Amino acid sequence: MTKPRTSSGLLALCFSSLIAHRSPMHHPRIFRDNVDSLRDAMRRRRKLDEFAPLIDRGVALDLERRSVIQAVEERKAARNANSQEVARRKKAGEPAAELMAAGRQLGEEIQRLEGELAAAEAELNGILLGMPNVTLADVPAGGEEANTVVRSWGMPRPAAGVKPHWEIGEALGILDLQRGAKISGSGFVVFRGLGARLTRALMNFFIDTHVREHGYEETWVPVVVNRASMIGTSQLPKFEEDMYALRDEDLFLIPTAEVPVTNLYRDEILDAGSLPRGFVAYTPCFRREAGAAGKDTRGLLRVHEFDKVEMVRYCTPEQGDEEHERLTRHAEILLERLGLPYRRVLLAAGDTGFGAARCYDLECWAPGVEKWLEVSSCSTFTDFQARRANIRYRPATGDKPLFIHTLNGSGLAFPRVIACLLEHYQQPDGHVTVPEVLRPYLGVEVL
RNA sequence: GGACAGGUGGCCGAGUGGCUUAAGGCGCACGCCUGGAAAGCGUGUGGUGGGGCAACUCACUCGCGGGUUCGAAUCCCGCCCUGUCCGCCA
Repeated sequence: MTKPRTSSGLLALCFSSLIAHRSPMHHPRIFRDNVDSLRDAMRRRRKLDEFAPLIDRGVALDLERRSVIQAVEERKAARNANSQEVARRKKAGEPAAELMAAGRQLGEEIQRLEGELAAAEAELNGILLGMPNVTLADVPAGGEEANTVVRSWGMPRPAAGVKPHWEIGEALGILDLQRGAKISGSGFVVFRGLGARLTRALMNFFIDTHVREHGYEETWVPVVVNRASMIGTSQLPKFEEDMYALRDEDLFLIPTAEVPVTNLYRDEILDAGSLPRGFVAYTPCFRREAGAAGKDTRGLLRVHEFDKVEMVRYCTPEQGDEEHERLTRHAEILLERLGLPYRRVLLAAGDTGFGAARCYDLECWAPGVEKWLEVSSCSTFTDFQARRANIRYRPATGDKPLFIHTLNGSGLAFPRVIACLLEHYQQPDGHVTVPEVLRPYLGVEVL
């Protein structure tokens, strides 16, 4: 049996179980077998300075862990044999006092060694959980400046005479930023009238397209999730300050439907025949945007709560690359149907999200603010999330289970799409033409 | 939130301190039988980690985590989840 080895399969980030439950952890083999490729991966992300000491520490911890495991298991085997003998003697009416004392001694040693083991594994797990995924070979090394536009579609509308979406929206009475701020705070938006109906229209158009034409299973999932789910998709432990959390329980508001949907099959083993498969979900998304104070604060560009339709795909390692392309096309098609000019950007390693191995951003032209707005982010996580969430598949009956690959992409995020629609389809009189595909959903041709 | 009752291997289901290193059944895989199939018979049947790194072997795994004990699926404590009833409620 040949185990598929993608570049991230190498990154044996293997902590799934530490997340919430029982078994100590899987195998930090990365620190045994592929330290060099791990260092190289961090270098490509421009993160080597940060992670080099942790990698060194991980190597030492892995050695320590294994030696303690051997010591513990040796004593456990001895204890098991000892207990068997105690049982035998008692049954035979022979004295067993000294064996019971020996067993007590072994028990104390086991307890001490297990303490050491737990400490080493906790530190090791912490390091592994905090280490980003290894990007794939075709991802350019470097930071944002190395991002690459790989394709584009449509003619960006010239900016001349186009108002920004917040002016259009408020003038049409479909957007109420003032009252959003009043009832919740800045970064919260109220849509009214046709604006509210536009949100509903986008939700239906997006989901209908993915379900009817792209073969996704429609899901409707909780927007409040537990810690294990947040670790599974790698929002935690590293980005806790970006998340909205409930005060009285260890629960979080989701920053994306990726979290509940990807975690659907956490701790399960799937049939190979069920792969690839896709799930789509509409949810609101909640982001504190803690590190983004002051950036893009106007209008709909960056808000704390927004709506999004998300696509999630499961597949085998072999299917990963083609599934990434497929997923990205599913998002692009929506923009083409909406008639919004966009470009696909392959993010450089340093700009690629923590858990992603390759990420395409889809950016839509907004002539009113004269910016390319990120309306979708389509990523493959290779087996990174699957390891954390312990989602596996069995290639064939009798085979050992392997980790699946997970992918996800927005299809699409509403506020920036709405901004682009308002600006791109703006008419001289301030009204906005509704694209054909939305008319059946909206019931009007002009906003 | 309160009171009961439960959580055992892919599924059902025994099992209240040591020949259970989880009985039995179903399912599944392979084999026998058959012209072929069913039935029948036989064999096997998970996951994780450690060592060899192949055969094999050791440890862990009966919701999760602690505790008692030479020894825990079995006893004790805490937590989670499920079911039923009550309360509350969109």
